[in-house]
Amino acid sequence: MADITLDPLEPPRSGTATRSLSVTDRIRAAVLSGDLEPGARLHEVRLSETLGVSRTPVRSALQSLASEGLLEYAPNRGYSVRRFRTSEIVDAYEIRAMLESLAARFAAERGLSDEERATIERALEEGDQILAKEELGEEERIAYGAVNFVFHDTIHNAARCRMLGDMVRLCQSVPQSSHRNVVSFDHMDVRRRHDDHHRIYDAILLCDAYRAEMLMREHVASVKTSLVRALSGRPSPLPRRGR
Amino acid sequence: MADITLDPLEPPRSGTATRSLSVTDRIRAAVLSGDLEPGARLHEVRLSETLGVSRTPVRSALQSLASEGLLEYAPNRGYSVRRFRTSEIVDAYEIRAMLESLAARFAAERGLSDEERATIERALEEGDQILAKEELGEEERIAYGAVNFVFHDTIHNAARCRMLGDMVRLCQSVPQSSHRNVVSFDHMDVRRRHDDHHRIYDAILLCDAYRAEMLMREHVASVKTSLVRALSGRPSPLPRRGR
DNA sequence: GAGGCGTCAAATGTATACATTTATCGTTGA
DNA sequence: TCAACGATAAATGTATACATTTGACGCCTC
Repeated sequence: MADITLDPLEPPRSGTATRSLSVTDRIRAAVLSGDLEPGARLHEVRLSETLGVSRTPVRSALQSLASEGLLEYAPNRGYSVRRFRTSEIVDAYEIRAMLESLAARFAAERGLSDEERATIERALEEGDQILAKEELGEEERIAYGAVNFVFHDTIHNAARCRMLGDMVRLCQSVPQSSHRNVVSFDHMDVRRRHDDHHRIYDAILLCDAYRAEMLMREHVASVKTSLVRALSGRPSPLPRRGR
Repeated sequence: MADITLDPLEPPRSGTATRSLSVTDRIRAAVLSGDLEPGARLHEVRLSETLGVSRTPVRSALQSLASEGLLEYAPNRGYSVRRFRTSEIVDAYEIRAMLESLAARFAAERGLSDEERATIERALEEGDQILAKEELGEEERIAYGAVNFVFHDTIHNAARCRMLGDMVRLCQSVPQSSHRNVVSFDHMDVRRRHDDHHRIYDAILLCDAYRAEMLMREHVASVKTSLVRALSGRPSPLPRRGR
């Protein structure tokens, strides 16, 4: 039985760092996309044969992914895909709310570079344009997902704190928790959150650290709320414009 | 030149998991204690000779420690001890303040087990006894450090959130940032923070999530403030009893 | 003399052989 | 019949040989 659906790794192109890193990226993608189901065992030999490399880079990759929290490891018993409870995914948003609000505060306290300001303003403008339409198609939702990512990522960098960035990344590397998933939420929710972006940027520009923190915290928490609502199947309880 | 001061690993006792894990612990301790200075290169062959194992477990250990953030890694160029700026250590306390305040909130929302209540009450009582004395000797400061650790660790567990626990551990595995270091601070600061512990526990018992969060945030932030004050060489600006 | 190129040594990256642990399955005994 | 023991196969853990990359040194050229 083939519980693994990975194609062999292409021969080492120059400029492709190391096999270990390539294999890591490959397996991570397979886990995050769901190709490798939760609980699935990851046999070193099988993976190495499938990917066309030796066990060494595979072991290295598995270890990396385990310390990212994506895999479980038991000594002498190998690695398996970590099973995330719904509560863990929701909690990850609570953690992100704390971390990203701190990032926003740091960004407000420490200031943005000219380039960061330009990047954010571009992201805000593009978001305005995308959301001007009444309904969003698949393409636009993907485009907005990218814009959303740029906004948050720029603020993480502006926090000038590597540990904070690393931790936010840990929060994001949880199945079903990727930034792209905001696209699957209610259109009005997306608009409200885009408004949040404008306000957060204002606060950071004005060096209003307290307000930046609070706005970002509420912003991420609202994503959590949308997620919980979506999971429980209930519609948005808030009034919608145009009724 | 011997930039490494590690004794050979004793022969594999049964029950000692794997060599990789032993080596990881050994090197981590050397880094955190300062035996391996920031910036020092960690040569695989030299380490394996020093520790009396092959390169394989050494490589595994280095990779683990790099993903913990203790080492730097550059492909094809090996590992070196990460250099932490003072600002990074201070920032780590800001992050901990956010994470631990969330942990306190979760603990208040989700409740403590009987055992956890007992553990915390014991820690509080022991702390009361230790701090009853006017001045603290070396022994008592170590003892209070242990009590302090138990208090915080129990709350992290009570948060019932593995990711949160992992991240707090990441914050703690920063040189000079260990819990034990609170012992080096002003005696009155320690007393005030022990009072904080009592109030935080009250809030958690009463399921007052908001208050638990705020108290814990301020509690950890005050450690940061003490650290900054100690680093800048200024004495405590607050009024002291008995003057 | 300065800059660039090529060689070489030493480090890391990879593959593979060997050691040890684990889990399964069959047998044996009560 | 069931439980416990033991053998066996397959997995992971470790060691080591080989491959590749890197950086330094020295030489040659301009």
